[in-house]
Amino acid sequence: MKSKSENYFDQVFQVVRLIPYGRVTSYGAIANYLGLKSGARMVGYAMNASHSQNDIPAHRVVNRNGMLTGKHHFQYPHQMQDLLEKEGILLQNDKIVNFDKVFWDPTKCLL
DNA sequence: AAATTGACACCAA
DNA sequence: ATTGGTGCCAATT
Repeated sequence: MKSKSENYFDQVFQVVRLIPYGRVTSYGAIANYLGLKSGARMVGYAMNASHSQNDIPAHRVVNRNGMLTGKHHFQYPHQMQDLLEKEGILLQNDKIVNFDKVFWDPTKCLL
């Protein structure tokens, strides 16, 4: 049995897993969607735990700035950028160029 | 057990 | 506009 905190991580994993192909979202958006108003950091923490999960496209999750802050945490630092580019997301200086176009909001999914 | 850090976000100067 | 400092909660050392 793991800690109950896992429940909270699970919430984040679910949302991240829902991110469609070629789309990205921000930690704050997920936190806001889950009501983790102060959990932007916790979302990133959950991503770190994403190692426990299998299908967590963490590369589709960036900070509110659209910058690939956590690329260093992947299997290989370039993996995040590589994957995003493969999905049609344009990157420049470790930042998403068409962030506004590829940005996907979880709340939008409910609409 | 206490102190520090951390894949962010927001406010103030 | 840019830089710096604070808040959040949990994990790690």
